[in-house]
Amino acid sequence: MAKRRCKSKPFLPSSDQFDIEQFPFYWVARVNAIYAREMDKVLKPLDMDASRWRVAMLLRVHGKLSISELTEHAIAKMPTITKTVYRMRDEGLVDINQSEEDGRVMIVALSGEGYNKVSLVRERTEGLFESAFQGMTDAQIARLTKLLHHCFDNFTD
Amino acid sequence: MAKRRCKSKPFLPSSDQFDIEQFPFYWVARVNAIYAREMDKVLKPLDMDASRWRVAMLLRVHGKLSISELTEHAIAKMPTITKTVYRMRDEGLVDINQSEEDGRVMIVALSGEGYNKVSLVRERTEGLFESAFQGMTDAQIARLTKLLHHCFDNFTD
DNA sequence: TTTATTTGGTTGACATTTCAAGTGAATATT
DNA sequence: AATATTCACTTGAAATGTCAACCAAATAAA
Repeated sequence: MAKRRCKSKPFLPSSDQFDIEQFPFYWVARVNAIYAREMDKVLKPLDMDASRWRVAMLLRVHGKLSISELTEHAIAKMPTITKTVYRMRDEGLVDINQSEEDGRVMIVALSGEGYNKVSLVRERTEGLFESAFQGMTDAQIARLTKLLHHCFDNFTD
Repeated sequence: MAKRRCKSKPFLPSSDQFDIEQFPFYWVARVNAIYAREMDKVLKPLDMDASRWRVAMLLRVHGKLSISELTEHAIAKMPTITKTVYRMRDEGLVDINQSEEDGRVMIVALSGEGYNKVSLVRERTEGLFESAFQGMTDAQIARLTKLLHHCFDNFTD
């Protein structure tokens, strides 16, 4: 059998057999976009949007976070988070306080209202996830997470 | 053995054992964001950005596309695509012509310059993908794609 | 201690996205 | 044929994101 001159990697954009349908990041972008679109439908009637929701969810999970911690978790730019967070404060969703240990850092936390809003969003999105994972076993979902996690780490290490 | 009252689904936000680290969409968003960030580093020196690149790549793969076809492929809003595409025309990356069959539709195609730009971006991003898939077998990459694809279909069907 | 550097955050100008409203071409209805 | 509806797209205003420049607190260096 002849030795193949060029490895067949249709998932690599530089390959001459490149097939975008087999390119993981194409699907990451598409799944992310369509997920965001569906979330938005739920969020908008609650006076929320994707940016606010990401911040709120992170605060719900981690408790208090500084602006730069939020920036890291959300993989966003600092000015974006700063502005989102102050918007959310003006809307009563979060409280912002200067750290006592370090005068530079601003600590953000969910307000009571913000906390309730998160609960509300959770309720209203329950069905969305039911259908999003239709036909996938728990093991497959776990595998998906694991593969994405791995891929993410490849960017950060 | 006692029957469990509530199934343990830590990947569902509504579950009381919810763990964001096991939530696929959290990782989809993170991978997408960090991928976009890395792409941007390559794109910016070439006077490109993520939006232009998405359009260019879709045109490269599909040939001519109408504005609304681009909108579907990119999972974007029509005004976004319209504006991006006219910006790209002003920059000489694409040509835009009215369809002859249907006077409403505008057909977009890569220009020669646009085509060259795509090739250039491909070259410069080669290394990025090498590292992005480090430690993953071809089978794992294919599985990742398949799982994302499945998940995507759950939103559209 | 003074000075320089780094870190965390903010701001304003500018680019982009989004929504809502509008245009005109094609299609369906009467 | 006249009218209404849908479709494909465009546009202007408002919201958001991004870059670059900036400030002030903390840390390091001299």
